[in-house]
Amino acid sequence: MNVDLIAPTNPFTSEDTGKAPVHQHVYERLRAMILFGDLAPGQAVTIQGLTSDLAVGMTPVREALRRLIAEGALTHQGNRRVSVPILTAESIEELGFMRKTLEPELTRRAALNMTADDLAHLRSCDDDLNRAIDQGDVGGYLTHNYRFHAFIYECANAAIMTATVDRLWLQFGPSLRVVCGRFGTSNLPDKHMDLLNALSAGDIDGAARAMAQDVEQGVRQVHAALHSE
Amino acid sequence: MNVDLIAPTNPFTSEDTGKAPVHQHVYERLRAMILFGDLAPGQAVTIQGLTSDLAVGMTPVREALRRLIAEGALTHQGNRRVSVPILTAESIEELGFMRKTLEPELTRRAALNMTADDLAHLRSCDDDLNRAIDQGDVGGYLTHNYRFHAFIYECANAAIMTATVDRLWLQFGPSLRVVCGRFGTSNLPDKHMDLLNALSAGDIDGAARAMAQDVEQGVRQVHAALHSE
DNA sequence: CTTCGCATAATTTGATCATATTCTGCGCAA
DNA sequence: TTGCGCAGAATATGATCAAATTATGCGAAG
Repeated sequence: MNVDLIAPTNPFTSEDTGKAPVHQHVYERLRAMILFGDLAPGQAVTIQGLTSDLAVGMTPVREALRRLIAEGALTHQGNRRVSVPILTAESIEELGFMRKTLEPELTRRAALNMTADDLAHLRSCDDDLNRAIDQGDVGGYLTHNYRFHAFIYECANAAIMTATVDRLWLQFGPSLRVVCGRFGTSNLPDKHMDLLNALSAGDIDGAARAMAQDVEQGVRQVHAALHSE
Repeated sequence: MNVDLIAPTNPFTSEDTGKAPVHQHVYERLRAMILFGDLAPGQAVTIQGLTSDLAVGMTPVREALRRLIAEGALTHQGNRRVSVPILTAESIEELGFMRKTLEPELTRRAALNMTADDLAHLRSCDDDLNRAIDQGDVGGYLTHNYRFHAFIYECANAAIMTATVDRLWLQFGPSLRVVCGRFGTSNLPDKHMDLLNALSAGDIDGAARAMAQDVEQGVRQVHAALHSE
C-alpha cells in the first residue's frame, strides 16, 4: 500500500503509533520499499536521511536498518555506508537454488492445509495480479505477485521456512523491479494457472512442480536481464 | 549470567577498541553464547542486564539484539520480552529439512574448490573435535563441530547460502547443548570420517551423501532428546 | 595565465551515550 | 477477587564525539 512520505506531523498519525513500536513501522515501510522496488539496487540509504524523511528519532531507524541488513535486504557497503545490494550472477544463482528448493516444498505443505476459502482468496489474488499485468502496472504486479506467493506459504504453517523464503524475496525484490522496468509487464508469464488447477485438484506433486517452474522462470528472467547489458 | 569481559583466546583483544564497532562486538559475543549453548532455551535476555554486564551503552545492545532476533537466534517473547527460543517438534522438522537440503549442496560446491591445504585444515578440525569428544568436553565439541562444518561451507564460495545455513545453526545451537548436557559426548557419532574420505577421493556425490547423513543424525538426535521427556 | 594536484578545512554521516517517557507486570490493599 | 499504584524495563529523543567524504584553496607546472 502507498503511504504518504510527506506530512509527518499529521495529528492523525499519532493514533497508529499508539499500538506498534516506531522501529517496526520504519522497518515495514522500508521493507515494502525494497520488496516492491521503490529502492533501486546500489542506492544508498542514510540514517539521518531517514530520520528527517520519516520524522522519527535515529534509534528506531538504526534498529530497522540493522534488522534489514541481517535479513540481507541491505548491505554494509564498505565503510559505514548502507545500500541496496547489487546482485551478482552468482548471488542470483544461489538465491535461485534455494528458492527452487524451498518454495515447492512450502507449496506441497500448503496444499495439505488449504481450504476452499483459501483457494478462493488465492484466485482473487491472481485476478488482481493479472489485472495489474494487463494495465502495465509494475508496482501492482510486484505487490500482487508477492501476495500470491506469500499467501500460499502462509498456508504451509511452517514459520521458519516461510521466514527464510521471505528473506530470499527481499533480496530478489530490487532486481525484479529493474527487470520489469526494462521489459514492462507484458512478458511476464507465470505458472499460477497450473498451480491453481493443481491445488484445486488436490494434486500435491503437480502444485509443487508448477511452483518450481514459476520460480525457475522468474530466476531465469532476472538472470538474463541483468546479464544482457 | 556469567560473562567474562576478558577473552584470553581472542586475538583481537589488543587492538579491537579502535577498529570494530561496539555493537558488533556485542553481537559476536551473544552469538557465540547462543551457538555454543551458554544460553539455555527459554532463558530471558534483558537489555539492561547486558548493558551492565558488558559495560556498554544500550544502543549497541539494542542493535545486536535486533540483529539476532532477525536471524532467529532470539525471539520476541510476547510483549517487550526477549528470550532464547524453545524449539517445537515442528520447528526442528523445518530446520532439519532445510539443513538436509542446503548443507549437502554446500558440501558439493565446496568439494569443487577444496585444495590440499583446505583438506589438511579440515582434518585438524576433526582431530580437535574428536579430542573434545574423548574428553567429554561439551563446549569444545560444539565449538569444533561448528568450525568443521563452517569451514566446509566457507570453501563453497556461496555467501548467501552460507549465511542462511548459519542462521539455521544459530537456531539449533541452544537445543544441541541441551542434548549434549543430557547425554554427554559419548553418544555423538558423526559421518566426518566418511566425509573426509570422500572429499580426499574427489567423490562429490559421496561427500554430499555423508553430509546429508551427518545432518540427519544430528537432527534425529535433537528431535529424540527433546521428545523423550 | 590557466590548469592540475595535493593538502587542509568543512560538512555530512555514523556511533555511542545519557536521559526522558511509556508501558508492563507485580504486589498490596480493600 | 479486583482495582490501584509502584517499580522496573523497554522505547524513543537529542546531544556529543569520531570518522569519512567532499569541498576549497594554494602552489607549481605547462
